[in-house]
Amino acid sequence: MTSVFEAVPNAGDTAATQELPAGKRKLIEAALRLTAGGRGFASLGLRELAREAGLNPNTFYRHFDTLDDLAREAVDSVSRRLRPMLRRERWLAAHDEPHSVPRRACVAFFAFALENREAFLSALAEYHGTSPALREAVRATLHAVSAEMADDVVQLQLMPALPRDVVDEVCTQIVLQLFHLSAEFIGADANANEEDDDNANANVARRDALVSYAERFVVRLFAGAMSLARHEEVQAAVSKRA
Amino acid sequence: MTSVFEAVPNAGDTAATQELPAGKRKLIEAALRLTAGGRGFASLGLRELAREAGLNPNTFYRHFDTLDDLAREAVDSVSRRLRPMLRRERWLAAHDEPHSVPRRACVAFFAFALENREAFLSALAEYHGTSPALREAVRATLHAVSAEMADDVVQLQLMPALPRDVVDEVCTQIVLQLFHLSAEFIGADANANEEDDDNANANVARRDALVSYAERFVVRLFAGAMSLARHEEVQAAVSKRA
DNA sequence: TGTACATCAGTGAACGCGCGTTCACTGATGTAC
DNA sequence: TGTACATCAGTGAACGCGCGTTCACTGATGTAC
Repeated sequence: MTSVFEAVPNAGDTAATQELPAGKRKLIEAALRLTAGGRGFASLGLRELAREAGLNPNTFYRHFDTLDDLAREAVDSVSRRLRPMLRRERWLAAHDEPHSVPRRACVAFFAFALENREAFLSALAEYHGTSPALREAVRATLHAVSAEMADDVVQLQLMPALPRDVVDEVCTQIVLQLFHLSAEFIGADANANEEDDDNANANVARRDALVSYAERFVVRLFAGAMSLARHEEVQAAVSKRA
Repeated sequence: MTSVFEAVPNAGDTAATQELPAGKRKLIEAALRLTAGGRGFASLGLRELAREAGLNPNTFYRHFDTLDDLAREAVDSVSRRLRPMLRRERWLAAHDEPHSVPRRACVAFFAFALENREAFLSALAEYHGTSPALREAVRATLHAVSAEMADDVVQLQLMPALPRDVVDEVCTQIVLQLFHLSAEFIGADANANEEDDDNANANVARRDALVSYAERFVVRLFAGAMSLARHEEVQAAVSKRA
């Protein structure tokens, strides 16, 4: 279990935004801080952003034309920070027993979501949000994630009997489901007061239940794909013999 | 195919809200109208609501204490209107060939989503939204829907080999996935200008693709559950014999 | 059957406030000659 | 190497506006006696 968490590198890495002007960076970081609670970019105010960034309201206009501009740049910034981590992360590292791969993949995904709590909450809110640009950005990121997952499945020969397009589709469906479930995984400590052991235990239990739930989902989906592939093979053989 | 659409009764039914005071009803209807575009309840203003409802801003206070109050009542109102329709609807009507049941269920679900476009867009936006009360309301409705679907599956003996709890879980996972996919199904005509035949055809094609995609998901999930159940049976028999 | 009173939905004017936006200005950092 | 100028990030004051909220009022509909 620990190995999975170790696979997630330093989350505080802000190297990707370092070449920006100071004020611009401050504004983007302020936006990310304010939307972290799941508020949604649409509700942000220009003066509010400037206040949070410790700048004059007017400074906003030195860097952006509209609030949507800023939102787009903020998403880009997060995407730049997260994508390499997803790429580095070996969800499916299959050197152990292969039957535990789905569970470890789910654990890794949720751990990553928790590690990047703020980004995930924003992404979840924007997934069905108002701005088409932001929706597209989130969907593109999810698509990239599922494509990488499919690559891993093929590369590690976890499902050798399945054609590539089926693996792609199953991974897409898994990533979408895990993405939406991650809201509840993250939210499991939303109502936890500090130092409350009972609550903490309840949260651990809820998270375990969520992992198991997700694992059953993954296993079921791949088992179904395998079963259908076998079925089609048999049918093909039968019709060939006839 | 037509039979499925016929199963959806008159959508304009507002009987459930008729016993309310006129102003209260007007405000709730205004809220539903304003959030229909996927705006999210959080962004509504008191004066904006009153304007849309054709009332004095002050009248709001005659009926509600806070904007959250109104949002709660609005969700209740929609829920009261939709639930009976879902109950009446026989997604799984299995008198025809049973192999077409998944597809017809998906078509019926998406048709229902389109028929109640505004409610679905609001519900999707609130699913990961700011207000815990609204999130809970949406989740409770989804839970009720999947429970009814599971009832149908059991009652019509579509999956006799599966234990009840597995059917419940699979239905939950299906409803969640279909719910989130319905955003794209509805949104397929978002950028359609009027009288644009090419666009219209493209939308029909995209919707067909979505239905097929969802169908494969449903089939895969149930096939997986069946396959795993069979596997467990075999294992149990083996360990009993040993 | 009338009369007095309470309740209730709705009105209109006014308040203070934070908002987005504009204007004129400051210093610091290049950059051309 | 020095000087003049342009660019750029950031400041501070001011604007008009729509917001949520409050107050005093109206008229209609019960309701008690």
